[in-house]
Amino acid sequence: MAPATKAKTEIHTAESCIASVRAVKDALEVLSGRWKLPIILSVSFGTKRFKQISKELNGITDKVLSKELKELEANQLISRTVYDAFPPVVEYAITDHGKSLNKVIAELGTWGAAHRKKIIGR
Amino acid sequence: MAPATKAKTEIHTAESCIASVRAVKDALEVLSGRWKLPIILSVSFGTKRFKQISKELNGITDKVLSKELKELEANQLISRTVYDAFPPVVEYAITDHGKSLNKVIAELGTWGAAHRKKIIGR
DNA sequence: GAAAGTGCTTTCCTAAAGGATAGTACTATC
DNA sequence: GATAGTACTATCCTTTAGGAAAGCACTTTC
Repeated sequence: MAPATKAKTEIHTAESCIASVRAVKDALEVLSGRWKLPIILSVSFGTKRFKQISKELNGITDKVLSKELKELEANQLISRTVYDAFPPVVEYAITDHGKSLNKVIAELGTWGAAHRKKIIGR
Repeated sequence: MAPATKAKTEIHTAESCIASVRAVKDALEVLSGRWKLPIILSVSFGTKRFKQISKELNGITDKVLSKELKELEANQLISRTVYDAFPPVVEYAITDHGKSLNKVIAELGTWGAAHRKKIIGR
C-alpha cells in the first residue's frame, strides 16, 4: 500500500487545524499541571476551605495547593474570601469564568473513566 | 459576613466530588504535558506525517514530538504506519479511541479562545 | 501551660519535562 | 560527489513541577 497523496483541500484544512491547535495550547497554558482542573472541579461542587480541598484532591501538598490556588485566582477562575478569625478561615469559590470550564471538565471526567476501563481494565 | 456553615447535604456532595476528581485525574495522567492534546488534534484533522505535525504544532522539537507520539500510540490514541521507502515515510492517524477525545478537545479549544479574549484581551 | 486548630510559607531536594544541537540511514538528483 | 530529503536518535543541559518536612501566627480548650 502506498502512502496517501496530498490533496488540494488539505491546504485549507491545515490552516484551520493550526488555528485550533493554537486555541488548545492557550487553554493548556492556563490549566497546566496535575492539579488545576481537579481543584476547579472540587470548588465547583461548592465553596470550600483550604483543608477540604486538600482532602478531596488526595495527594497534593499544602505548598502546591497554595500555589495553584493563587494562579487560579489570578486567572479569575476561583475567588478567595478571608474572614478574620483565629484559626484562619478562608473560603474558595468558583467564579463565573471558572464555571465556563464545566463542560470541559465534565467531558474530561467522562473520558477519564472510560479510558481507565479500556486501557487499565477496571 | 460570617463563613458558610457545613450543611448535611455536603457529605453526599463530597463523595461524588471525590469520584469526579479521580476520573479527571486519570484523564490528565494520560494527556499530561503541553503537547499531547495538540498532537491529537492535529492528527484528527487528517492523517499526517512527522514533519507536518511538527510544523502545525509550531515550537515542538523532533525529540519531544517523537517521544509524545510513542506515548500516544501506546495509549491507542493514534496509529503509526511505516512505508518502506527512502527517504522514510511514516504516517500518523487518529484511532477510534483517539476520536473519543474530540468533544473534550473541541470544548477546550473553544474555551481557550474565549479565555484569551477575556484575560489577555486579544 | 500544653496542645490543637487553620492556612499558609520556607527550605531543601528529586525527577521529569522539555529545548538546542548534531548526527545517521540510504537514495535520488544535479 | 555534493546536496537534499525524512524520521528519527543521541547527548547535553536548563527549567519547572512537585514532593517532604518543618515552622509560624494567635486563640481557644483542656
